[in-house]
Amino acid sequence: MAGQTSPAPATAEARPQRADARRNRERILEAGRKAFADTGRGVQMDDIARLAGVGVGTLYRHFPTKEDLVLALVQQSVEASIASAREALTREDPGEAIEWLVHEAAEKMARSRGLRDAMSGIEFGDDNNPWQSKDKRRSSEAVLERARDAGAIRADVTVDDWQWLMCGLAASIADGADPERQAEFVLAAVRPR
Amino acid sequence: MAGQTSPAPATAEARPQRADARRNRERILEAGRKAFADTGRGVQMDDIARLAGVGVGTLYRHFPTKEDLVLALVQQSVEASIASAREALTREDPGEAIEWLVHEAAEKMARSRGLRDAMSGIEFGDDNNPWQSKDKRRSSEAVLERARDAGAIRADVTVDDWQWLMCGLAASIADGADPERQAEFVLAAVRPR
Amino acid sequence: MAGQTSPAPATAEARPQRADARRNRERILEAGRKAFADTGRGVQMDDIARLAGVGVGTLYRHFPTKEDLVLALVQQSVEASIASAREALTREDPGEAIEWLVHEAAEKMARSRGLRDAMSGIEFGDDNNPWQSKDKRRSSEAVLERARDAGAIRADVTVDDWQWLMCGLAASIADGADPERQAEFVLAAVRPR
Amino acid sequence: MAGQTSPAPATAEARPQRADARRNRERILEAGRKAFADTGRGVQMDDIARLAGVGVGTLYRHFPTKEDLVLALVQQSVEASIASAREALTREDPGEAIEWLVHEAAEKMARSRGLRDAMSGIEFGDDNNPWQSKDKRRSSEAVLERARDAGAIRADVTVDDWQWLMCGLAASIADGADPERQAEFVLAAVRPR
DNA sequence: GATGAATGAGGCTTCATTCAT
DNA sequence: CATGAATGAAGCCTCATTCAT
Repeated sequence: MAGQTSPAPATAEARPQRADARRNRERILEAGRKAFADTGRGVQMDDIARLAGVGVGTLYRHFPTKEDLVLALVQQSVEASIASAREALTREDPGEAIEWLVHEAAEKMARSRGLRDAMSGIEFGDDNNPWQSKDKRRSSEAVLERARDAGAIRADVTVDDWQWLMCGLAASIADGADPERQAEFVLAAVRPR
Repeated sequence: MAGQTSPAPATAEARPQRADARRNRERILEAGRKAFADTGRGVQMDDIARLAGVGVGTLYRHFPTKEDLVLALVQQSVEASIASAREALTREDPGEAIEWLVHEAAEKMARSRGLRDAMSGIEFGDDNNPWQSKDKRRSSEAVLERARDAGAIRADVTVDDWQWLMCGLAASIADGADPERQAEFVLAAVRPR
Repeated sequence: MAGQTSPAPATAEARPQRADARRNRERILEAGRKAFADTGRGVQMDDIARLAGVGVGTLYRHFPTKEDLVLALVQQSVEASIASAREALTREDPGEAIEWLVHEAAEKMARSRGLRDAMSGIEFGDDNNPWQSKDKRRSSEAVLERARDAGAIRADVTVDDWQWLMCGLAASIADGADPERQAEFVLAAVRPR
Repeated sequence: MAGQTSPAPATAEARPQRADARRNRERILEAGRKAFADTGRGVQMDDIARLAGVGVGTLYRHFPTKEDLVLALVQQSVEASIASAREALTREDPGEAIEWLVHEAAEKMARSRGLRDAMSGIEFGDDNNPWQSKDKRRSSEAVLERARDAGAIRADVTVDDWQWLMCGLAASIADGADPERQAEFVLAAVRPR
């Protein structure tokens, strides 16, 4: 029963919102995802709002800052990635688990060049970088540990190493690399000997 | 003996400029390099001009557009990278050569935010992306080929693979990874077996 | 009964704006009118904005381009001129009507440098020159026709002749001529015999 | 023997220049004429210089200011117009003389939209407006007087009237009016009765 | 709460004029 | 003297964010 997401989202206000407010938030996030993917970090808030079918004012009510929106977007990715890790843990073979995880990640990244694009511009203080959140690190660590123990990857590969490999993977895919192949390189990089 | 580049800079038209003009151009490029390294793609033209100790007008005389300047800057990086490749070729051991090359590249990336931006950023139509110039590709190919032939790297590693690995390297370093260690992962990724 | 224009302003799209937005638009136009009258085509957007008591952004929301604003302003002049023509038509005596019209025009020109600029300046592709709009030409024609029929002016005076006489009138007034007297010359030029 | 041009040009320095300097001056004036005609008041000094085949520096040596250049250009027109007036005076018939003069002027104007364009933008203080120079006024007056005395034009037409009629003529022609026809209107405007 | 109009600091670029070569 | 590189004030416009409706 590992890793249940806490009921209150870490960053946003904990108060239970009205139904339409929550729906708006979703629509904005979705629009943001799409807009970033299409246009890159240059998207304008107005465009995102229009895409979401709300006024800018509404957008700003949910995300007081462009950076806040990006942060939320990243957080979503992180959460998805945590979920993937959890799913990986359900596999029998620790080696297979990690292979699946990398390919899964690569595939997701292939769909969201804009997100990575946005990330590379934003300077999260080391503290609230979602990729460095406790949950994220813990979930990665779980998969890594199993793989290390099983000898599927080198013993010296740390969580940090892993995160940065993922970061690099994202970048190359964003630039047009073939997800499958780049994923293979990552795996090769961490395989023993 | 592939990958020789003509000694004359490919960047600018060869018109013989006045001495001071040429010097200013150099100063601007240097300032641009520095500003670009510190601030990334977001640099402001006025700042570069001030840093170079010239008026904006002068800057614009040499580079009619911000994009032109950025392009020239990137081109310089590319040329430096080509030079590194050439230097790598002077080493006896092909394996050592490629190791040196990766570490050298990582170090440079660590020093320049602009370089990182440029390597992972896109912004260039696939056509005039300096990183995809013939010269650049040829020089990478030369090093790779020797390494492949010597069995220092896998036989199936293409230039494209290589460029994307470098791109990923840049991204992870941009995000704070240790250049040395990430370089090692890249090497591990391409090593045989 | 030629030359009727719909009461709705031909200038802007008919979207029903918020009250304050409409008011701002009016204020901007008024400020533009004034600034244009004083300074001519050289007006600066910032000045107009300040004069209107709004931010530049607002100005640009209403008129995405300086040229757009100028065009709208000119269009207003044209409309005023059409209105004058309509008023002229209400006079009993066709000769008196045209006399009144010329003097009226001269007076307006004397008051607005921008109007003078616009009338003699070109800047508009022949197609969307508001002075050559159907409405404008039709309204002039109506007055001219009546005058021709009544023998108040020569039978061979065309609308084009008329427009150009007005253009010349504007120029001379711009250069300092006495509006009244120049108007008289125009009338003398078209009178029979 | 009226109206001989003083040997020293009114505005420029009276010192006899080196032959090449004088030639440069001529070339600049010619280029200016052409450039203004083609591009209107927006021409850039650099362009004029290039067209003249000299450096900007040279241009500025001859005309310290863009306005100075325009002034010189206008002055040339004025001088040509004075010459025309002188030629008109050689005709037997005073009425024919003035007719010829107007048509001649109209034709010249037809060729130089840009010049008029430039004029309308420049605010010569009433003092150094070349069109109001003594020579110019005197030469116009000579033709007018003869015409008045002969009853070819109305007795009340003053030099000022005349100048402004010419100004209007220029404007309408600049805007595309047919020179011949507009000239006729001017003549009609001043003819007795 | 939602909307979209308003704001204005700040960015890029132009061009008349100056000045070192 | 000629040249054309350098200058920088000033202009137009963008876009994240605020606030009246």
